[in-house]
Amino acid sequence: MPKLQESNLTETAVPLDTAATRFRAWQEMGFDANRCPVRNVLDFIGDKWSTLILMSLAGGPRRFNEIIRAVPDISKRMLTQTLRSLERDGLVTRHVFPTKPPSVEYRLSQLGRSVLEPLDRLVGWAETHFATITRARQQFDANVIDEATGALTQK
Amino acid sequence: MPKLQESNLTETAVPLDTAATRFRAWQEMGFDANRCPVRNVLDFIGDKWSTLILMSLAGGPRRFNEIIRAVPDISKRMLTQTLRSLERDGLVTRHVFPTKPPSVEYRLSQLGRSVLEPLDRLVGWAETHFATITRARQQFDANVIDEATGALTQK
DNA sequence: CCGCATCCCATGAGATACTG
DNA sequence: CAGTATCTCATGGGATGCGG
Repeated sequence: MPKLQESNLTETAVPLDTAATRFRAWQEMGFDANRCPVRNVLDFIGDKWSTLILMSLAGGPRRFNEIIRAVPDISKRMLTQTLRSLERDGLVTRHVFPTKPPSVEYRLSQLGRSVLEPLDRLVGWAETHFATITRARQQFDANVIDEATGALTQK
Repeated sequence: MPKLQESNLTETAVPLDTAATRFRAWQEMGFDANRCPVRNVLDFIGDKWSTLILMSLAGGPRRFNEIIRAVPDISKRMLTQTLRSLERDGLVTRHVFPTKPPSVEYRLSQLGRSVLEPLDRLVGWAETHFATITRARQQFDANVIDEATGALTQK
């Protein structure tokens, strides 16, 4: 296999190339899972709630039950858990006010605010291509069914 | 609660604000899960392998076993599954060559290439703040332990 | 009001063995 | 080579009830 050319890029494929370069860099580092940012840092996007919570906190500090009401269907258990993990990563800070009954406020840290920019781009991409992807899925599923029934009728 | 001001932004808080605005827009739509792009489209970031596969395909078309070798620890089962789901979403296309034995090539679609830009930004963020987050985690865990032992010794 | 503990189920994902 | 099939186990996450 010929070596990939790292320079000589005249196309508009820059993000494509930086992604590819990044990937190869990890490969050459032996892909140590402990050092792979994708695996170690991007977990919170994966889980069901973190992104929504971060976005709701983008509007300003929120109290526990405010977030409960803002984020649909989240349970207290999962909200607690997710907030803890965001706090652990330093994206969210927790402030307890000794009122009666006590109230707790969550807000984005500097780091948490900094992730909103790339995150929002991705969410923007998702919104932009939402319809396209939905159609792609429907078409794919229809084909799968067609092939299956086609195989059946051929029997 | 006073209405948030959507204009009148002199700070550098633009992404923060667009995220907040987007979030409120979803809220006002009743947060129909079927219409929430975060929940419906961003799943593939969540799963363990999609991001890595997309990044490896950023370097050009790859065959099944090439990806197996490129992505560490992925099993054939999970690679098949993940590729199917990426294909279903229209991010990846599959090309079968009737050689002997048959070979199959995967490549990014136009849509797949388009997601690489926002995705790469996020990955870049992850790389940039990897060390910070790692430290935040260690400190958080240390505090948790301190508090626990502190509580114990106080008894 | 905020959060923890427990129980329980659905899904994710590895290991292994088998096919066109 | 490029998958499928099956088994199995770990994790995610909902429901509920208690406690400060």
